Amino acid sequence: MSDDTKAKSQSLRAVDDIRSLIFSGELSAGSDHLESELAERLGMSRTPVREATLILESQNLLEVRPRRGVRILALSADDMREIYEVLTELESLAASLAADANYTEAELSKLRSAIDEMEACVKAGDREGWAQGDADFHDELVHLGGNKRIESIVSNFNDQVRRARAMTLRMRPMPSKSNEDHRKLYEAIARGDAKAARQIHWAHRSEAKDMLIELLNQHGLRRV
Amino acid sequence: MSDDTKAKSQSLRAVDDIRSLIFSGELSAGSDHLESELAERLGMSRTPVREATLILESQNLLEVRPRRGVRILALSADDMREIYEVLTELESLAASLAADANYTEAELSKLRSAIDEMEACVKAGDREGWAQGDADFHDELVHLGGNKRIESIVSNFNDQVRRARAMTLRMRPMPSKSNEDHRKLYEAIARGDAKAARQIHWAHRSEAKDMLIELLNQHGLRRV
DNA sequence: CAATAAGTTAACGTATACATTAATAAATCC
DNA sequence: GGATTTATTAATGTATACGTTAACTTATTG
Repeated sequence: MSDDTKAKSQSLRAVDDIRSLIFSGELSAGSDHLESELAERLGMSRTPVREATLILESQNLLEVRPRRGVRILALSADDMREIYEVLTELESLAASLAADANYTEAELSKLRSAIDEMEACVKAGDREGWAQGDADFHDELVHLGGNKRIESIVSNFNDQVRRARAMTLRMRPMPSKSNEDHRKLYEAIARGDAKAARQIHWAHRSEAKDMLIELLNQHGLRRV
Repeated sequence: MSDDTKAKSQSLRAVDDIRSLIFSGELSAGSDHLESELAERLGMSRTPVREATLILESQNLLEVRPRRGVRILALSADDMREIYEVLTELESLAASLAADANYTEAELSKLRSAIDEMEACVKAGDREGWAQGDADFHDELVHLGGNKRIESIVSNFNDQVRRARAMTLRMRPMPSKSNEDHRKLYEAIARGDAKAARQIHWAHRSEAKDMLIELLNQHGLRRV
């Protein structure tokens, strides 16, 4: 998926593998796992597994609990609020920065195609496809903001809420209004209106945040 | 400074020690250091040193470069811009959240005392003291925001710009206007005016950012 | 029977050994 | 002499060994 030629170190493979196991739910939220268990599972010694867990701990995907194994982190509603507050704020800043950058239409093509894709998926009732388009749109938006630190924080936080988002994807109504927001945001960026871009995206994200938390509450999901 | 009773692991000691060495400049920005060198310096084997470097790498304080040792990260003007963009944004959000929280005067006492201290230090011409008060003020502000993720990001980014801030502290004029901003922000938070709190802090931080970058440029500090 | 103490287990933290391989130096070739 | 190949070095990545000690069991006591 990532590289063929250059052999990755076991530690990095462990990071990737454990991440995948977390995202797929094979290591479920809240569960505990011993270093030796993970080492055996991944076919390597404890050393690279330990290194991987340290990295993943600093990414807030798990918690190293001496003698009790690593615990896969579960998010509370309050955690979701915190994460979405930050995501909302930083993505809005990125939108504002992107508008200030005065990109050409050509440079904004990825943004447009993501919007088009989402629109097609909404019509076709393809939730998974829409989610992919939405992710692409947000990634590209943040990228256009031109601040690598924002990219990195947003990417990390998105990792953390991945499971929750996947769950709510099936529970939420088809995101039809969402695309209007995206188009309006695109327009604002294209005409270099930073203030508008920021406001539009802020409102967009705030709604998404409220819906997510509402859905989790409705379905009694205390921790995900 | 942190704990007497419970013996910390060597790895955590290594994290603390290396951080100190970086902040003090003993490990200067841009310099390279082998694992074995650090291990000997800290009086431990490579294992805990390796673990520490992984943690510090994910905190963006250094970079692990296989076979060339760890490199202490130096920040460019662009890095500073990125960091301050994020700090400005997240601290402003924290200010807004703090205003929304409707704290009592009592709960805002730390904020007030930090302001008082800064004022006293400005009068006395005590730069170091002022910087401490400023740090306290910002820490408390972010804390009042009630979002642990913001606290953690802000704390990490502050670590990263610590050296640069220390350098410019001696070069900048005495921060007299700064305190007006702080008082105005305090007022806004006290009366629960989130919008104003956000704006005041945003402007305050933006000025600080511009001054810092300007100072670094003036003094020809390409990387710090 | 509850509470405490002693004993056992095993997970971790750390040191160490060692194979691998990038980086450097030396040697060779046009 | 410059470029390329070969040899050397040494820093790393990983496995493993092992002492320490928290967590768990069992035994003991009031």
